[in-house]
Amino acid sequence: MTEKSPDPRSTRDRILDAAMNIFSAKGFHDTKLDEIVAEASISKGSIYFHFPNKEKLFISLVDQFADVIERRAREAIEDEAPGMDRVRVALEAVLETFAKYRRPAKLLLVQAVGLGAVFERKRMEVTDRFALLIQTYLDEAVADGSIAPVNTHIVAHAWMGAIYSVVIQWVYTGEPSRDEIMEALLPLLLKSVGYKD
Amino acid sequence: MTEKSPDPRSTRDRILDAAMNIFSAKGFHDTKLDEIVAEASISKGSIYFHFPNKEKLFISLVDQFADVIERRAREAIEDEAPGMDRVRVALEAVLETFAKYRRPAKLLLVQAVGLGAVFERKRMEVTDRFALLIQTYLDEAVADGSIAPVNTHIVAHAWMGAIYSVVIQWVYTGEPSRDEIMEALLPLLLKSVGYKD
DNA sequence: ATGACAGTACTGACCAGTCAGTACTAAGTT
DNA sequence: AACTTAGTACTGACTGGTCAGTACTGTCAT
Repeated sequence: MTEKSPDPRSTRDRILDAAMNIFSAKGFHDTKLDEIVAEASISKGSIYFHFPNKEKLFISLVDQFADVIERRAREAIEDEAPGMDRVRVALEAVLETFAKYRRPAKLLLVQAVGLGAVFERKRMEVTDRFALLIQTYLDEAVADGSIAPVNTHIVAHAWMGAIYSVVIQWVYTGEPSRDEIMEALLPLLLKSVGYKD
Repeated sequence: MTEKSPDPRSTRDRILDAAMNIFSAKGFHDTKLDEIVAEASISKGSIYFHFPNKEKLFISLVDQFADVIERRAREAIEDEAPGMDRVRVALEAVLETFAKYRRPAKLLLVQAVGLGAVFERKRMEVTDRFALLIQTYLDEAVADGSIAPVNTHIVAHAWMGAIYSVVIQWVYTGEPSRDEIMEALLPLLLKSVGYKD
């Protein structure tokens, strides 16, 4: 027997979708569970059947999107040989992913920041995960001579910040466009470590 | 007759100091006004005598520090001729200021993010202010030929993000050190626009 | 008829914000 | 010099709205 409900998605997915919409728009504290209930056309009890509390629901969304980004980056590089080309395609993949998912981007880059101590650990965890990924590929590129030696730890964090900041700007204003970002930001990052494309 | 009170600072300053300490450590929502009351050894009513509400108290602190940063940057460049040297000394001044004021840095870069719509405008305002400052000097540098033409708008935001991200990392972990940041981040940013020092 | 889920009415902890009152200083008034 | 009046700075017990979380009931597949 298939669904009879007008919305064929599972209740859990409906909750996640609605939560993403509202959390990303209004932030964690300004989002009421009753709003998610209304948006998802489910019941409040359902939320507590599928998630232990509001906080864990929010963190599920953060984790979900962080996984998507990392997976896309890893998929993108798997056909590339080690070196600076890997770094370039990974950056492209990450930027594409942010561009494709505007609301999750806002959730991760804006709404997941500045919520007290509980969320700080999660944010650090995600940040470190990405930074380490970048750093690994940069170290490869240094090792095989694609670029000159640099402090890859600092470069990784600086790049992340640069990407975050430009993406946030785009999330809010729609400017600069996806193409402008690709044309300006990518060369900027690559040039910052002395790589000529 | 001099002060008899054990703490000669004005009540308003005591509130601001205590609020800075607690807001920067715990964030806006996890800070209770009663904690600020205890830390500052004043009464709750006093807060409402000097500030209209919790939100405005928080924003006062953000504004205060944003002003300090902008002032230091402007003071630093005033003796420099237009061109890339201005950009360099302004960056140095900003990094020095963040390094000197760790708690305000955390307040501005972490705790002021992701609080609902009311604070978003303020954050955008501060961000745009800094980005425009950077952009202006970059445009000067392009105009006088210190660097090749680039999309200065994107560069400005990317630089800000890079600085923010590295400073946040330093605020949390104490690493990389002030000196490492100066030695690695500054050249990175300058190289990203093709400037050789 | 039983267990897995969905739906809803309700509770109570929490905390920003209030306000009647105190303390002190200073300037007028007789 | 004794008194009123006014203004400013501050106090802290209290209140009332909010909302995450809960207790309970309903439904349906097997």
